[in-house]
Amino acid sequence: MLTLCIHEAETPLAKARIEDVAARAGTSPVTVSRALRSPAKVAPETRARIAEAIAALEYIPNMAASSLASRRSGIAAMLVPTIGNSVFAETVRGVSDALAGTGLQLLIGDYAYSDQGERDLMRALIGRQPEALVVIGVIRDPELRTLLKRLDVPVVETWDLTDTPVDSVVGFSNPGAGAAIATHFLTRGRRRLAFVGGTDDRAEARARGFAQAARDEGAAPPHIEHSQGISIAAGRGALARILAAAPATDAVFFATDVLAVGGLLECQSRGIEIPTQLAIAGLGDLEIGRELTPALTTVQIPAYAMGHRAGELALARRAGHNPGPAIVDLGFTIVARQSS
Amino acid sequence: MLTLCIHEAETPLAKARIEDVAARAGTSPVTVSRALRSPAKVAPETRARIAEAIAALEYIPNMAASSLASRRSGIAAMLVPTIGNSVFAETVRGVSDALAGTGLQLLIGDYAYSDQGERDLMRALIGRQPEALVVIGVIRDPELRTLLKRLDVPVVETWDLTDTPVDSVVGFSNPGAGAAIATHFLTRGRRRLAFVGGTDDRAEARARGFAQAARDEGAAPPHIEHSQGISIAAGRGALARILAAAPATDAVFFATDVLAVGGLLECQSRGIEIPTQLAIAGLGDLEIGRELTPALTTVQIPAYAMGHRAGELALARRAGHNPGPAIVDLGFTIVARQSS
DNA sequence: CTGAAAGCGCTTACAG
DNA sequence: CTGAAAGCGCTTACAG
Repeated sequence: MLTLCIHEAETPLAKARIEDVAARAGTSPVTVSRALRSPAKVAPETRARIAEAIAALEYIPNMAASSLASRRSGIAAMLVPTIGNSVFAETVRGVSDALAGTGLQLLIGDYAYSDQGERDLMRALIGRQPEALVVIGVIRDPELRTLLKRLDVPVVETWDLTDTPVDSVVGFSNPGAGAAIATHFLTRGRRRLAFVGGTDDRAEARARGFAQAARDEGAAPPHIEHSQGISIAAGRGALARILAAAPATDAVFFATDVLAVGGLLECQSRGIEIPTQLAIAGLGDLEIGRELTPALTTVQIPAYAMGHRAGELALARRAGHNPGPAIVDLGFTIVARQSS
Repeated sequence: MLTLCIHEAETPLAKARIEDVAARAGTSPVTVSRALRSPAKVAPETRARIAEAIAALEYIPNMAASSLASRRSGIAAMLVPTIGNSVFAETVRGVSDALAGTGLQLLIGDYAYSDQGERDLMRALIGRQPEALVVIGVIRDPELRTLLKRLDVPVVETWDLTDTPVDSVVGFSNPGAGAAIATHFLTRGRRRLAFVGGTDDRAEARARGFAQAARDEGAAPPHIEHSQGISIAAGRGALARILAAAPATDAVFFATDVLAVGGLLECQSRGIEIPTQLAIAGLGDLEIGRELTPALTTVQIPAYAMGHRAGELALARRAGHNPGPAIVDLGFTIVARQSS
């Protein structure tokens, strides 16, 4: 004997549309839409039937249609040079927290520190009609700048300062941080300074401030060494090159803590005493710098706060409280520890 | 005398639509759309006029409209527990590289290790009609599982293995990694094992494998210590608690290198000799673990490769080459260094 | 409190 | 190679 079992599908087979929900709830699409966006305007019983239908059909609104009709995408976009850097992750977290409860979905795009990638990513994101845009760093590309200015998107630049933001900027002074570390070194009797950093704008700004302060205080121009990427190994390599090219160096500022940790470890490998023979400082206040011995002197920057404030500014502009462009300097703090 | 200057606006004031481009190029919207999506089907001269108009008007297609009409969102979505962890960043990079040149935009959502956050984020992302979905970890939530199965989105789970993926999974065996480290310790004569990890599924799977292997090889059940979050400080704290609760411990496996680094540093602070008094191992092969002295024994996992392969699988399914669900085990490697 | 009509800005057949 | 028509799934006025 053969038993044939025919199962009724328990779950719907295709994606439910607002029309399907309306049909099941015995009402119209407009009312379903209202129940979702302004429930107070819908009668409780109707609302209940709609809720039942939504649950039964596992209805998820199509946001493409919603965006198109409402001209609100529900998206906030964030551009980061790399999500592989945990300090940027703090800024992302700040933005994310600021956006919580606003109904905006944060979309993160990583352009891998490439100028072309930044342009492409920005255009791709703009096509999604974001309601807010937060970027790490200042946007220099003139075309991108005019494009963004023309659109009515709130744009907040971070991690740096500029007199001419596209819209608003919330950051700290990178040259200022460099200068502060130079002064820190010089005050402690160091005279032969060196700088290690990558080639991005912010690292270069730190180098500039560092060199300027050295000049202002009558010290020799610092030796500038470019790192091959941002890694502990790159920091080690840069330190080795400095010792070869400028053996009299008595203090090194690394544009980032990751590099500085490499410098520190390279000194330990070579038996160079820190800070007696060589002083070292970094930037970012990474946990590992605090935990190593000797602990790393660093520039503490408001990574989380920049993101949070940037998110708030973008939201304020979006809400129409247009307070005009803002330039917010959140400052930085020199944390002197054992390495200097 | 008063001079009045009236400037003609050089750039368009509002967002250009496809219709505006068509008007300026003296053609129709359909043709502009075609020039953008399949240029070969448009006459070269027409194409040139359209290109001019697009540039002049700074036209960026509205992707909400495009998605709605074409039923292709151009979005690939990725869910990560936190972008603050640089090993996950490697997986993101793998996915991103696999997607390059496909026209898919990778959107990353961070749910901060919260179950509720994961559900909400997933629903929000699904509303965007992604054409591919890559998640870190295996999806356990039954509702989410049935929802995803019903939709026709390619879903790839990563960083773990399961016999019942929603769709495909590409990962490595977390219990296997735990077991391999237990064996590594036992082979080297260690007898009193301990484990430190967070409370996420993968850490628990590693603990399970670790304990099972200890049992299988006749050793005492390992002491299990939960860390308070994932940080160097948390690793230090956990090690301190182990020393208090199970002072005879001679080998500790930390679910993550960050924790293991904390353990290592705590031993150094306390003058505990590694590996003679205590052996330590981690997982993830973070750069800092390689660079410290003693260098950290670790489980190297294919973070980048998992992402890349997951991206490829999702793309293959999307292209219709439906090879059925795949379970891809990319394995892991024990890297024995000085700490064990 | 509810619904019919129009439209958001594109793309997909289809016809020429 | 090009275009007119219809429609994607929602929301926004507007009317009742």
